[in-house]
Amino acid sequence: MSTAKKILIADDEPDILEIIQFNLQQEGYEVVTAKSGDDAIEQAKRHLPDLIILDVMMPGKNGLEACNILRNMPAFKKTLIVFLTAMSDEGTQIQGLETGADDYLSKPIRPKVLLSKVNSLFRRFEKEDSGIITLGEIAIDREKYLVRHDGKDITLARKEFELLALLASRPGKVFLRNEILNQIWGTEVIVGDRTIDVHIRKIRQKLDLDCITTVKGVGYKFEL
Amino acid sequence: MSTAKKILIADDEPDILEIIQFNLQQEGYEVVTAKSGDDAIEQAKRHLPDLIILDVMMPGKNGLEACNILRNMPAFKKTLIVFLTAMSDEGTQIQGLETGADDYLSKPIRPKVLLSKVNSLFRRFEKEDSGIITLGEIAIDREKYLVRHDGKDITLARKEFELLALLASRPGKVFLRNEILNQIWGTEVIVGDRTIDVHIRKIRQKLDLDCITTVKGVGYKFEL
DNA sequence: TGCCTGCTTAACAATTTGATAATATTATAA
DNA sequence: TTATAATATTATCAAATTGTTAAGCAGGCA
Repeated sequence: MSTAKKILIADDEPDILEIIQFNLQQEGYEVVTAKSGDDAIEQAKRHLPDLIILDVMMPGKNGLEACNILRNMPAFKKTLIVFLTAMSDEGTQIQGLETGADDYLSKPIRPKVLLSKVNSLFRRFEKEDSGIITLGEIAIDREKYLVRHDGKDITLARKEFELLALLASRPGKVFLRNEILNQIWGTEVIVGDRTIDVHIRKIRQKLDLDCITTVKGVGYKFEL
Repeated sequence: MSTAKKILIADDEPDILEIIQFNLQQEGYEVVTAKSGDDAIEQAKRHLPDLIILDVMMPGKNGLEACNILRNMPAFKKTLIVFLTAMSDEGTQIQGLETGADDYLSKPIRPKVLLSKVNSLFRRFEKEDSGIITLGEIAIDREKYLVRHDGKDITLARKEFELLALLASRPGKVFLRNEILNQIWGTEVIVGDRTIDVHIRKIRQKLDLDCITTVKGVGYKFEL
């Protein structure tokens, strides 16, 4: 199932590239890298990523320039673009906003911060897309905190609901356990692995439909 | 969620114009811009926006003047108008209120603040829009602060009424506790969590109909 | 002033939820 | 096939959340 979100990272420092790549891959993202602004544009055109992380200072074209160019291409009008910057000065940030960045990450990078930011960016984006997810006989209504199945309204507890909503937000995609933990519990709270299982079980029980598939050694996915 | 809301922004600084425009467009709003007070009036007449954001200091006519002129035109009697101002002095704000502004935004602008303010403005507007809500055997009359249920008139205290009206303004939608606090008490007043419960209880008591459902860990919703 | 009403809070009860431990079961690789 | 790791299931308990009641306080009004 290659419904995984694709992320392009552009930075001229191989070390940073590798750290970010590793962490994002652990989380289940597909990662493409670039070593310069020009390279980033090249890779973006080829892979059409869902999110582009641009270092501001790079040889050749810098991040701001690359962003500008990308934003002027129809294909990247709505792509998430995030800057990676050591400078925390307002000037750069305003420049970034003008060119249409969606957020900032400041160096030095803390993997957990990076992950939670990336996750929340995607979440925010998806949330705004549509309030109700409908899949076959199941409808998940975020606003009403309700799941309808077969005409019946099913009430799930908060964690259960969030978990189901997460899985259903990308049907078919396998969510790694880490990914689930980060999205639902956040990076700060630490809970055991069995906890996820138990919640999954409760969901399966309440919806008597078998819509959550276990991928052993990997995670869970929502499927009709 | 059907048709995109139209927003007119008037500011003489292109940078600010662009930042706001970008962020609002990301949020799904349709955006029109103007570079002066006169331009704003011009664009307003042409596009009939749902919300007008006016910088107070602009060449030609300033924001206050523009607002005054607009408010005297029947088409803009009920349009939301917000001022953008670097000045936080009382004088300007009072002037603004006299000319009929609905709210203020102060520079420098933080995109997130802008967005949440704009969103909440529209929410408030929608809420106040409808005079009488009728749902099944319940009728809620905003003007008379009256609730009719089963032919009987029920008098609720102000807070009780506002709370019920808020919940009923979007039947089924779960209102988070924070949302309720913001809408009814505003962002400045701080009251304890039990306060909401107590009001909810009184409403449930007075209307002996069971129409408010608790969604534990989330909030409350109105349901028949 | 003194009474009434509405709003908020404190205190405690009742309820629900979420996490974990313990155990059973299943899938997978050797 | 068996050993092993991963997941499912179940029961239990602590923590979080809400319900309820009563009391205090402020403002309006006769």
